[in-house]
Amino acid sequence: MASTDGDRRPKYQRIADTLREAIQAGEYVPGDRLPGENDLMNAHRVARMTARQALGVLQSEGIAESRKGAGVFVRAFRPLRRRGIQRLSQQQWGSGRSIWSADTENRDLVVDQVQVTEEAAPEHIGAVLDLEEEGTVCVRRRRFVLDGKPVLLATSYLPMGIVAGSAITEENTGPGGTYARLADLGFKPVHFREEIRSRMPSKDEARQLGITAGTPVILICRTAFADEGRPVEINEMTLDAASYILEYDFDA
Amino acid sequence: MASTDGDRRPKYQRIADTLREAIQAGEYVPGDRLPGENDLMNAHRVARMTARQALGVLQSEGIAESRKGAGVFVRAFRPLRRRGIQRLSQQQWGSGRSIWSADTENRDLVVDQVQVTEEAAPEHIGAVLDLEEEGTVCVRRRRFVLDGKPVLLATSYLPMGIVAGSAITEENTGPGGTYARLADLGFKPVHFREEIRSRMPSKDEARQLGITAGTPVILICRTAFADEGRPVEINEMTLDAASYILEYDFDA
DNA sequence: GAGTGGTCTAGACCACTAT
DNA sequence: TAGTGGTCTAGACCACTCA
Repeated sequence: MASTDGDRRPKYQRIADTLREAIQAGEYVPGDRLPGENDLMNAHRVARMTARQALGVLQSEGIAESRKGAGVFVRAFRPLRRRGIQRLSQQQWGSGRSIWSADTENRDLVVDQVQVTEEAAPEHIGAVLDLEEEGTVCVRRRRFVLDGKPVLLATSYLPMGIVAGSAITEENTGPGGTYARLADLGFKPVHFREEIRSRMPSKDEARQLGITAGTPVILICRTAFADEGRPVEINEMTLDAASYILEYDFDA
Repeated sequence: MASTDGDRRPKYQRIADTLREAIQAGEYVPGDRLPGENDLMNAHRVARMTARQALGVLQSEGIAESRKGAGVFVRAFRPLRRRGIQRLSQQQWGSGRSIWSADTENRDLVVDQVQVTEEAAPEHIGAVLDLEEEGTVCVRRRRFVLDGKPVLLATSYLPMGIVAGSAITEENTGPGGTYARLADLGFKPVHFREEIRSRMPSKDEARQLGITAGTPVILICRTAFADEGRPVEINEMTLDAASYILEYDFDA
């Protein structure tokens, strides 16, 4: 009998390992309900907090997610593919298409919330955009929803000195979107820089994206440059990491 | 007196919020020790598990990290900048420099472990690389260390049919690295694709990278293509997300 | 050796979900 | 309404760190 085993790892880790292996072996598939706290207490003769800790391990690994009052379930991973470079090529926004449509791959990514305001530039924004004195910025905040689930928050900053009076200050920027309007204004973006990092979400980000424990966010900060290296837009994006794969294609 | 407040948020959340605000207000700076479990029990009149939960919130957010027997400390974030496109331009590896050296920005990023083997190709690798029948791959596994801390695991797969007998199968690939050797062999990489995602680390990844709770990993899968779109290398990288900012610069 | 975080027990009450 | 996860208490012992 191996019941009095000499394993020196914590009980909750052993329980978590058992469940993880069962998931990886296909005994539970995405969407399945895992044994609950009560099940684990009985099966492994442990206290509630210990069973709870075991389930917490899987949640913090992003393998499982709990639904209050219902149970703990195996998570699915079905991401979007976001092509970082092709999506910003001339053909895309030069020909009347909104750049975001390239994201969807026939899935239903739509704008959920839009808010356009004029604000004083945050310090880190003003330091990059060349603002005239009294420089305010046009701030476009949008949330994107995929299949009913929020997956992307985007906040775009543009110098008011450039975009005042244009459709960029409207909720609907018209065919080709913001970049086509910038081109109309003589500030056609010709170069982009995207900076990417990842971390755990703040409470506010988790709320807005409906993120469960164990899921990081990806942050993309894109700067668009017009001729002569003039920065004309900064777009700060927050992505649910479980919903995205980013792709960059380029030549040597 | 506000001691019997009507706040309906969990105690541990309120305690965590208090600490988080103190950190953001600069009362604690990176490296500082936060109040411990005992301190919080006394200060907020709660049980150990509740104080513990509060500290757990900050750790899972990546704001703090615990050191056994020592305390809970505010974390620092001092990332490397990895330039995804410039680093692979001709000048870099065409002129005798190892591409990784562009990563460092005067910081000390060095290879810590190298392992070169010949193996049967994993299924997802063989499906992308054009392997001859009996196709094995040269597998180069490396770990990179920054200031004594591991930050990057890289596993590179190359078709044995191409690289057999070359310096690519040695630990030291010579000036210009793997890509210069591929060029010598007539398979100069001319196009790259990098796919990026992020998730929480597996236990093994966390161990190899020395990752603490609350830190995701970034996964980069790079495919290098020679002429006629022939894939000649797949490099799967696992990055400590707290150590990296990725950058992609490109024209419209 | 004093203090710290890590694990664990055995209870309890609550809000929520599903039926 | 029965079952679920979420929160919380009041203890306990351990391994570890640091002075």
